[in-house]
Amino acid sequence: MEGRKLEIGYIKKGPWSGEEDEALLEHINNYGLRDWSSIRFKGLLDRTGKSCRLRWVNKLRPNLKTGCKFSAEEERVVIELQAEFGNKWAKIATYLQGRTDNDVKNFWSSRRKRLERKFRKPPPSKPHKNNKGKTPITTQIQFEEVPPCNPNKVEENLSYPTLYMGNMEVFEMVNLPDLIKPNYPHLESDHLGAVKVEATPLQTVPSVESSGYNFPLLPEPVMDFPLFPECHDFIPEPLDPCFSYEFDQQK
DNA sequence: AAGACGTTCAACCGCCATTAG
DNA sequence: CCTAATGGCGGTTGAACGTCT
Repeated sequence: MEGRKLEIGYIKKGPWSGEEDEALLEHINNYGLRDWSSIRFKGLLDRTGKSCRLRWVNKLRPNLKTGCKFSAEEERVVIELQAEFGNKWAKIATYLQGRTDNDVKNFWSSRRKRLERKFRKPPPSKPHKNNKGKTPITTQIQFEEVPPCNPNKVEENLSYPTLYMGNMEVFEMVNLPDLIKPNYPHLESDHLGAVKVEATPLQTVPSVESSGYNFPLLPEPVMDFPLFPECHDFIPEPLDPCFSYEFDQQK
């Protein structure tokens, strides 16, 4: 292990080496997916049991879609399930073959940041790059948070009536058989540890509760980043002067 | 070409639940 | 029942990489 002998009490951190991965895989081959902490006590690795488990789950586990971007369908699933379950990334990940909770978490986090940046009030010192000499659009818009994805437009054959109560948006969720009962037989009884997924379809999910956002009613900006094509997250508010202003700018 | 800025992703941290003694 | 150890999970961070200006 990098030329140094294992020391009692020493705990290595940081990126994993190939040797460490091999040692971890060997331990898993011999003892299975348990006793993570014993790896260190046996002197095989200078890593904590937690770290070993995490490495396995996120990188070494077979059939992982590492380095593969989320497909449009996967995005849709995450958005739907996040609305239903909240930030239960591990649970959501069980619906996505080859994805880990970390993957889902990272995906959601970057999506959120992207949307926040899109609607955040920029610092006054920096003029809008594509709007020279004019008042930046976003400085006029007092967005506090990011609007949600509107599932209405995801698929033609799905119907998600979206209700608004004050500034709280309420999704009425409709059964998605492929989501509620994912057909991943390997999750049932494989050697990686049985994972049973059970989900009860919700009739009504207040998005504020589930996501932590206070989604306002917002105009629909023109998206200049790839989400997924069918998904128009924002509903235009015709009365909002900021929306019409921006709309004019795009023409 | 280079610096600024944005994005992605691996890994750590802290909290909580469960389990074993 | 109590306590310590362990595992699981969500939140966060920081490095690496990509894109823009």
